[in-house]
Amino acid sequence: MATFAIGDVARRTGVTVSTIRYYESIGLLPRPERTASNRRTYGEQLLQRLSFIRHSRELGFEIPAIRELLILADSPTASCADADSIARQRLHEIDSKLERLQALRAEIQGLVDTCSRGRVATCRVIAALAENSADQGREMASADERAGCRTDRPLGGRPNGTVRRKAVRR
Amino acid sequence: MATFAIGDVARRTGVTVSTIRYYESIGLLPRPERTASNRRTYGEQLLQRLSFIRHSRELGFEIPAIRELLILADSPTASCADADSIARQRLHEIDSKLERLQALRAEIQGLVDTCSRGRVATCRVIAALAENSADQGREMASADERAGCRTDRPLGGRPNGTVRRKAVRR
DNA sequence: CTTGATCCTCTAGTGACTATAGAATGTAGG
DNA sequence: CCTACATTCTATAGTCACTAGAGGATCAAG
Repeated sequence: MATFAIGDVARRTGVTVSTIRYYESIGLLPRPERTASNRRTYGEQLLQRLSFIRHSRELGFEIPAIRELLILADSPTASCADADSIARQRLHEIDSKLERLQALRAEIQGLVDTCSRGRVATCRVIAALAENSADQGREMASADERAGCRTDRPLGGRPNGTVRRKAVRR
Repeated sequence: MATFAIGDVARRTGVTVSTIRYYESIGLLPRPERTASNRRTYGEQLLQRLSFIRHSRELGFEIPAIRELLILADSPTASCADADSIARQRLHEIDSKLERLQALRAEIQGLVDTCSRGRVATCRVIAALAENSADQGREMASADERAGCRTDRPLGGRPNGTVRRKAVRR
């Protein structure tokens, strides 16, 4: 039975070292054994748990949901129905997300199609973005929220550019 | 020509008062006129600009992209090609997002379908989440990032629950 | 024995907001 | 006119899920 340093685990799972430590800090991963010099050592079991977490994140599960799943996974006598219902719920979220995205796609495609490449004054891309928001806007901002339609970042996303200016202009 | 208080604007556009002020603070909205008592007053034009921003956010544009679009929109003599290319780029992102989501959907659907509602020990939902991550994991975490495949929250999302404990357990 | 990679902890930063405190101002009813 | 309540103001801190960096210790290879 091999043991791994945190860097090995990172390479093997595709999760960064920082993220592994972060997961440990929020209690999603147990605190691992340490070497005499205080370095973390992981066994096969933790590799699996981390894979579980990573895969779940990839599938769009949020940390609280993963926490639930892990608790279930840790208690093999529990019913599977709970895990199933969590997955089902996620499925609904995905469907609603897909719908929104598809509508969105159609809309942008339409914009691009009709763009005449002329001046902005007549550009449909900008015109279409300016209109048709106020009409259905009224209450929708939080309707999304109510529908549980949360989108999430895909894992390790951070574009890294665009430094923030503190406003001030104009 | 009517003018609106910030609350009216919020109601009319579906953007919260806080968010409007936030947009102003990052320079996405211009600083509006103020009343004698220092309250913001907005005109029709700002309503439009905010609708533009909100609709763009709904379509998944990130703030830097919207900033670009707004600059274009503000200079009607500029070429439309830039706006078009921004929209096109976004289209690619959407397509990749759609693909991922569809794959994801299929995967979760598979899990749910085969769940036998027995004990967790034999539950496929948990088993499937544990496996099949380490194999394709190796480098993929940042591959997503390279593909420019950023997902984003839908507007005003914040689930508000689950208080953070500072780890410590186990 | 040095060099460079890896590891440690801790703190602060990211994007796009949201929430709260504490104060001032506006509006309606009595 | 007074009171009550709503709205607004600024400023600061918190959210999620991480990521980045400082400043130091330890490891493995040459």
